Amino acid sequence: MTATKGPLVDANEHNLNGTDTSSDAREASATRPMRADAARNHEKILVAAEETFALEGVLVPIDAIAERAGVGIGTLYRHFPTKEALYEAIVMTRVTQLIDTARHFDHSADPGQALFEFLREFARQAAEKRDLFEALNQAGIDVKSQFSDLLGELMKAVDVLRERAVKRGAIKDDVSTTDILALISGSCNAAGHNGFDHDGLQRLIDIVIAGIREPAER
Amino acid sequence: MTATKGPLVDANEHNLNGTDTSSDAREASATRPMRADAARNHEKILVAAEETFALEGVLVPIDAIAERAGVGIGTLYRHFPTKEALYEAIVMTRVTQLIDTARHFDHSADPGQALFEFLREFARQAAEKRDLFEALNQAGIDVKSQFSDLLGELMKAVDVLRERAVKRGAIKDDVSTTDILALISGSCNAAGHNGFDHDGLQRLIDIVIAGIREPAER
Amino acid sequence: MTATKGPLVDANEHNLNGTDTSSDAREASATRPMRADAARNHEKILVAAEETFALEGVLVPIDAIAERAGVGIGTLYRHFPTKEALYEAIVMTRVTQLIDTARHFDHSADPGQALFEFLREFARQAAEKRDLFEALNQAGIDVKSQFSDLLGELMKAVDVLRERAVKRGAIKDDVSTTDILALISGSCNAAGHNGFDHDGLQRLIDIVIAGIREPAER
Amino acid sequence: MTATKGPLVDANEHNLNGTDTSSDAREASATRPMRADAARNHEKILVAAEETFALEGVLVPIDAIAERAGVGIGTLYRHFPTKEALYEAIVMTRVTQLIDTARHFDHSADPGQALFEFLREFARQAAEKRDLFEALNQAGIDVKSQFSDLLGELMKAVDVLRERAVKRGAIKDDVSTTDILALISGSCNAAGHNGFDHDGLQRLIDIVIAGIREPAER
DNA sequence: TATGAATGAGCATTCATTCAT
DNA sequence: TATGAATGAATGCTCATTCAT
Repeated sequence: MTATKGPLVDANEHNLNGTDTSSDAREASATRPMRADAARNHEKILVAAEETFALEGVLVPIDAIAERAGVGIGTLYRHFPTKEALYEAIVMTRVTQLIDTARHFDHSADPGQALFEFLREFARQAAEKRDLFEALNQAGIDVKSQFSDLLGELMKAVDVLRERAVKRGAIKDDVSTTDILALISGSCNAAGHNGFDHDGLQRLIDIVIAGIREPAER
Repeated sequence: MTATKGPLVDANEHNLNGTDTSSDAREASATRPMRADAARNHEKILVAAEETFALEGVLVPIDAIAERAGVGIGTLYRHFPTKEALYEAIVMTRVTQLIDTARHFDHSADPGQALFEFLREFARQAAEKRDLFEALNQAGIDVKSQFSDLLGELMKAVDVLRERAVKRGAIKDDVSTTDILALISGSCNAAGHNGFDHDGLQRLIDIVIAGIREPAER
Repeated sequence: MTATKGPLVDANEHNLNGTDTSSDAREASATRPMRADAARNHEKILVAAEETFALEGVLVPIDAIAERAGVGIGTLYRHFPTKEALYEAIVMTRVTQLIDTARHFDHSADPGQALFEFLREFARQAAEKRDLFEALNQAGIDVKSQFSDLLGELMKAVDVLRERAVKRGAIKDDVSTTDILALISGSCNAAGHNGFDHDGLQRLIDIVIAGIREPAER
Repeated sequence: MTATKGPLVDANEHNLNGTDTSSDAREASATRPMRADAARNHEKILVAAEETFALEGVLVPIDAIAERAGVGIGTLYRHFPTKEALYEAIVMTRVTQLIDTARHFDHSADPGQALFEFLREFARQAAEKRDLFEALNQAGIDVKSQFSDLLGELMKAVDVLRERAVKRGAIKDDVSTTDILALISGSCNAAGHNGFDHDGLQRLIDIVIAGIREPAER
């Protein structure tokens, strides 16, 4: 992974299926490798979409994305058959990263800290792309399909962290993973809307963490 | 509690400026008295808009609101010069109710409980009209203008509750009102998107409350 | 039927349902009578669509029709929810007229002449709007739905004529109504494409008539 | 009968100008000899276009043809500068076959039967490729240019048959070749649109034949 | 030369807002 | 004043054609 390693995603990793994102799987794909310029455009589009969605919301006309990417609309549509598809691609990338992050904390020595660190990292990532997570929560575009699979996976990954933390008595046992994720993403959202900076958001997260902590543990 | 009573909004409360909204204030207004039927339409529109926005989201075509209200589009536009204006009117009504609610707890004996009860009530109201608060958080429609004044007022009212709670040592002193409101509204939002029922939302709120509590106080 | 009696259709008769097209049913309709200007536009659109489709084919952009009608696109869409709907409306009007024509010959004294005259009249009508019938035959737009009902009715009406003609020995008994209609509409089509004038088309029709005549009867 | 044999078209016949299409003419052409693989592609495209047009109609995106042909779009465009050109090429092939067929009947002993058999064969060929002839009749694509020369040639070839039939008193003398072709192609068209099978179409053709026959001759 | 990626004009349709009745 | 018809800019998307690889 050299040349294509861009800000967010690289072209070949587009159809992530949640499994095996290992670095060299790419070459073995049945589809041919994608021409260099096409790959470049693919990424330009992804980057532009990310920025544009984040800046203007999901409702932004797709032309704006094409323009920002410096490609024609046709090109954009060649890479993503639908506005929704483009949107999904971005969100899925984001969620995939989150899953990776969660798994990264799996074997940490201190389960409590592992969970808390993960939540902070979650917020950090979401903050960078804040309005995207906002959009994620909206019905304007139907983000169900394959996406929910990925979301399920995220849930599972986080649940592992949560269970370990519960076992160690680090957090209350009556707080579900869904609750946690709802609070964190809600916080990210709110932070985004209210112009919170990074520290502000982390303050929110800390409150949430304090809220789920096992009182005894303090 | 006056805030939760009544159909949804009543016409009187529409052009609230934070002061007296007694029933006959309308007649005394500097602006023309507004004929009885006009007043009736005004209210019908408000009610319909509320329901429709809540049901269908902000993106719903304005015609749908007119239809639900049983008035022509022209009439709707006579009362609200803009879709945005109508939307603002509704949100402002809602916020006004919230301000009332906050003030209602002002003189409660137990400042800690007062704040917590207020937050729960906040969530309750927001849950009922969840999609509205969701929309509130969006950039799709610009809800700034006059609205921010009202929001400032809400902030002040809540801040009163917070300060009293801090003074009594009920909550941490490093949590700002903005933080609190962000967390609560973020929770409401998240709850709305994830299909949480009333109890689910209250569980979230309880976590937030636990998070802002002064540890010693438990 | 005074003011609205235009070239082709009048506004109120739009949603023909194949039954009772009697002249005064209109006033009794549940829907209100349609404002004068709206009715005028409705007809202008219908006329323009007719001309435009005939001139340019079904593929013509709908804007062209709106422009020719002298109305905004929005207006066109207010009257017909879909390009297809507009197209159907026109064709259905045409077919309805044909059905009327067929029924008109029902009780004619000479069944053979009745059928033949009807076929000539069919061709005459189709020739006036020739390219429409061409379009009618195309798959570009799906003209199935309610339309086929009407087509079935036309079939029935023509079949009455055909059966009477067969009984009198005026035409061969092994020629179906479908065959006849196919030949006539095929002729109209071909005439249209090849720049045949009215007489040219009638020459074609006469050949077809000769072809279905009972040899003995000559 | 050479016209109906072979896959569909063969590359040789493409740039027919009404003369010698013997197999090695290609090499002798004034234009560059065309490399073997290029010739192969040329034919693949023609075959694919024929099938695709017949299957999907003229509106089919040109990419579909390239795909079916197993070549890139660029290649397709190298061989045919325009969608229209490709379409014309196919129709011309078809018409050329028809001309061959007509000439084949030139010296038949019974001129009446010769004409009738030709018409039946015409219908047979058109039925096989029905959507093509349908398309032929449309204004969507302008099939005039060089094409009309070929059509003129067809006219002449059929006129020979007609004149001989007239001389023998087999058909009426007031029926023009244009009339005949219009009726036949109109019938093919109508048959195509109405789901007639081969027999159904032949029934139509027989009616037309009966219509142009000299009454006495029966 | 073959390929298929890039392009962008063009199309059907929606919806906030204005205006004639 | 109430009505709803008229308006047209804006949007997502397609597809013939061009051009870099």
